[in-house]
Amino acid sequence: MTIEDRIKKERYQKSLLLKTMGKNPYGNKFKPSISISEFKTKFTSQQNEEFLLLKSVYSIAGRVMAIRNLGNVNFYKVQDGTGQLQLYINKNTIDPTDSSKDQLALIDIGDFIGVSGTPMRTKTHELSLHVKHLEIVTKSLLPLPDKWHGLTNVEQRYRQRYLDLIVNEKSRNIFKIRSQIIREIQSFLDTRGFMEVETPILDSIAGGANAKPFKTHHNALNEDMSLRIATELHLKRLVVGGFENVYEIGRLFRNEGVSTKHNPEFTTIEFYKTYSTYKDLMSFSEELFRHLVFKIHGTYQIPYGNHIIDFEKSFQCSSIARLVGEHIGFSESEIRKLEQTSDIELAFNIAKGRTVSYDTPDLILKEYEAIFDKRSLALHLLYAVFEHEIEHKIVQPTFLVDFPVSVSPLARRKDEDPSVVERFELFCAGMEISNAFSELNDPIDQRMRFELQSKRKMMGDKEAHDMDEDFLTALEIGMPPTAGQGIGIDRVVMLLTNSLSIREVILFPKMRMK
RNA sequence: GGGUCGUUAGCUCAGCCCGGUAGAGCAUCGGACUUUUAAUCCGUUGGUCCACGGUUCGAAUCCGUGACGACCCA
Repeated sequence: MTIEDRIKKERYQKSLLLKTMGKNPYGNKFKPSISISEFKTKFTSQQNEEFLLLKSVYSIAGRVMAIRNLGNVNFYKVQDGTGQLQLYINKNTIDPTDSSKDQLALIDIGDFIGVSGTPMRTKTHELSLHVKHLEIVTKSLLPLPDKWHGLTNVEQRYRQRYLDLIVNEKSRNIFKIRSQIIREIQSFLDTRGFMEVETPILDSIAGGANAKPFKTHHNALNEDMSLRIATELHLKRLVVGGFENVYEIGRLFRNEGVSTKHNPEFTTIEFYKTYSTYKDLMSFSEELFRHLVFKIHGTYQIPYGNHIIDFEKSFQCSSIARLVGEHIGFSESEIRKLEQTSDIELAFNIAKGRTVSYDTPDLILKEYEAIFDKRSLALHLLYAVFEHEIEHKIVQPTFLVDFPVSVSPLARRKDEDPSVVERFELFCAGMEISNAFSELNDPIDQRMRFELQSKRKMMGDKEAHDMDEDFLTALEIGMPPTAGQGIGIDRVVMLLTNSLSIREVILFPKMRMK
């Protein structure tokens, strides 16, 4: 018999004993009159003499986290959803007319108990509840993790998140902040005239991004389906339908690798704003991020890893070509030339050896040369360099602009430079936080872009877009000029909670089946 | 996909280099203790040493394969 089995048995015996006393070890009648944090706030400044005058009785419910027995005097730590409170239980002052004293003997760490009594301070001035009545509300059968070290095994923390949440305040806080962040984003957008909507997660065509979808099947309809990889195309349909400012916060699913920055299901917000451009969204995002950072931290400078990230200054903005030029030590005039370049050979030579694998530049040329112009290709090569060597080094909030049309099938081209789209990505703490563009609303151009994607798909690119005829029909009906932005909520939560792994900010991250 | 590290009691960890009865603290259980703060003190229980295979008289320890995880790289 393992120790776990033994403890379970012993505790089960106690629950049987409770039953013979006429008490339900899983009863549901107890009602606390006050939460622990309310209790603490209420009596934060009172001293013992004042408590004597008050003579008020409060009842509190929570999980027993620690027990210190000193003969007749017992100190308990109980925890509810709002905090921890010390209970002072004296066997001589507890009510002898009910079963409190008998139940006291049956309490284990981990049990939920309900108590009532009066506020007091101990010798060391800790606010406590002087318990008169006590009952076991829910019997716990299994022991909690080590009271001092807590639960540090990362794997177990994720697999048994309930244990992590019970014993690690830091984890509880991350998820409280996560909730707060989502609420703040909602209220930020709501007060600016946006409407929150929900669009399908089960999709016949997974579009709106370049990613491998999860496949599933609807039995009754005998239809293959995918889980969505973006909310983009549905939200734009709603703009066509006349909902001018909409947003959706929801789960996306991408059938790709897992890492400290990627979970197969993750949460984004996408919002769409009519009669706006990506430039408008830059200032809009700055405002949104500043608002969020200040609401959570009360300041604009926040720690992340070894860095302090400053959201107060206006965000930097740089073209892909400029960052690459700076990275390889170009002069200002060379950088300006590079920003305007259509020189594939130049870009190829820069990219060679500076991308994820040595033949990436060759592959880019091979796969895109037939379908895109020289300027797009040159910028595409530079973008590959950015992704590999520069992206992870960007610490302070930075807008990246001047994306080639070849990596942006849903974004509007620049009027004065049609190889480039009106798009930005926001980078911070080495992560892509957000992606936004002026939406492509020209149905002819959009059809062409989809056709290019289809070609790529036929060439074996599993992440290429599918043709979405209904979306094209929507654009033919007409979508007003619109800008749209997506923000990775998990990464924002990482940023604002100084979490270095996405699994720290997802309650139940994907773990391999054991 | 590659590399490094890890997996031993419910939890946190020693032990492994150099093979010879499985260890500590917390938790549990029993006892002492009327203001503790990781309470203290005395006693006690508890193990598929991740799995499988190999070497060996003998494997937690050495070797191999696999599973799961962490970190780094791609």
